[in-house]
Amino acid sequence: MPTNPSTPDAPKLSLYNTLTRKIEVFRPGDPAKVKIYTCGPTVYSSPHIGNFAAYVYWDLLIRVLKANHFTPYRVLNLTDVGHLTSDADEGEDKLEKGARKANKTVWQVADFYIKEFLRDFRALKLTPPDVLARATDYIEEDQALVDRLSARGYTYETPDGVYFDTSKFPTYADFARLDLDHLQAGARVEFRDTKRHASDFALWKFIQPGERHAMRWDYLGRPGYPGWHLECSTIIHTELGETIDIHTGGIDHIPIHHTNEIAQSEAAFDLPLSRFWLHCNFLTIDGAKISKSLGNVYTLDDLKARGFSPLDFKLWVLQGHYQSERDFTLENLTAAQRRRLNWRNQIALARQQPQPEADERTAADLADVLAALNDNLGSPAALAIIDRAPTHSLKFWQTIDRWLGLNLIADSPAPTPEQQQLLDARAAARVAKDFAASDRLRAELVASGLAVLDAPTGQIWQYSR
RNA sequence: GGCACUGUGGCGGAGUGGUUACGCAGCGGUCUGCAAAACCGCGUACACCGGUUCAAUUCCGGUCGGUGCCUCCA
Repeated sequence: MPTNPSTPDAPKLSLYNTLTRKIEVFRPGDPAKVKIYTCGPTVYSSPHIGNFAAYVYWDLLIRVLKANHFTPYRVLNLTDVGHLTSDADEGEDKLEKGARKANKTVWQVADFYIKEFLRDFRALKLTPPDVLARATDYIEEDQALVDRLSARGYTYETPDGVYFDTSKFPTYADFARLDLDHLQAGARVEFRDTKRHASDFALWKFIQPGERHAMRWDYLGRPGYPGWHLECSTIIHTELGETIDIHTGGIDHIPIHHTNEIAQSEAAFDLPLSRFWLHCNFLTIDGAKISKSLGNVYTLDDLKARGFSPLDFKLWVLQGHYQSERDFTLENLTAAQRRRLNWRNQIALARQQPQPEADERTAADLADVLAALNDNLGSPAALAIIDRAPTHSLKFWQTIDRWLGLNLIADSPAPTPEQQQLLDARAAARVAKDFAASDRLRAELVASGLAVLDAPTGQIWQYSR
């Protein structure tokens, strides 16, 4: 292992693997190209903070992999086709519905929300994926994968579409530990009454006569569109190959989506789809599930309008563990905002102190932080270690920024020339015991974003917001 | 109904068979022209009922509560 003073040795990275339900030491196929796939958003409406919490956790994963000298290679997909809303919509998918409401084409709707998603993604300083894959760019590959599965005898055709026959894949129930005999018949049974088994799922859907569906491709001599599980398998095989290292997603994906992905991919290629499966838990807001009908949906813009930085939210997310259910409230976000300001003020202090050349304590503190992160991405423990030590060096914070992506250094600049003038004037006024002028200048500084305090050694500046 | 997770101080949130993280908020003190920051100190939490144990918040059993999934969802 290479010795690098800024990334000290620490216990090996261990992760909870849903596949085995155990915490395992992480070993990729190739440390120089750790293949990662993340199920991305369906781009039919504005993403909310619950969606972004997941991407914050996976950003932490990427950063911790790098801290451990791995080189991640990550694919994130954008689902721009093929999600049904409900029975009531009779086959109309979310994009179609959104387009009809906005009086736009489905393609315009998808483009609009992709832009919004990427804007928020950047605002959270999330590491950009190496490949951003739009589902509709992989239709030919989708069809090829269905062909392959059909040739291997895993499919059957109905008037409704091409289905995967889960009874032909004996390990279907293993991943989610499903009890197939007791699966409650879903509300859509009537809609899918041509299915042979309750757990069978559509690989490809045919568009029925009279059905509205602007996105359509010809396949098997009829217009249709891909089933919504198919794209992930297709994109993984096209961009990453047969066995990837880490597949990430929300906990809700275990029983259906990821189960079906595994069935499709492993039936087609006879190789494990992924070595590790990581699942993050859900957010509730004010104690309840995030839902538009409850009116408790926040977007990043909503938080900004209330005076919070997206990075305050990011720190709030990191205060909890990715496998824990979290309850979001504005009060809790305020606590995180406070903590982030306190950290920035540590940087302010460090900027006003001589920085040590060789700093053994920085190295020791960083080793502790990395050890906490390597223990199944233990960000709450890592944060506690950061808080516990007294004032840290700038070098410490630079590394923390690299590991957590909180933009602390950049958001903690030295005073501007104008601010420095005010600081000098106030120091002079105070020496002259002109307290009226001193207090007036202090108020001006606070308005400009700097707080001033008088330590025994002299005047010190901090951030007021 | 099935499956899973969960119940820790004012609010969050770690963790542990005996020494009671951490953040935010609160109170007292030192310091200060006033403040602020910093430092020191305080509040003595682990749903309930049993059991195991010298000792349980931590293990076991039960009770009650909360949440999620089973249908698109991070």
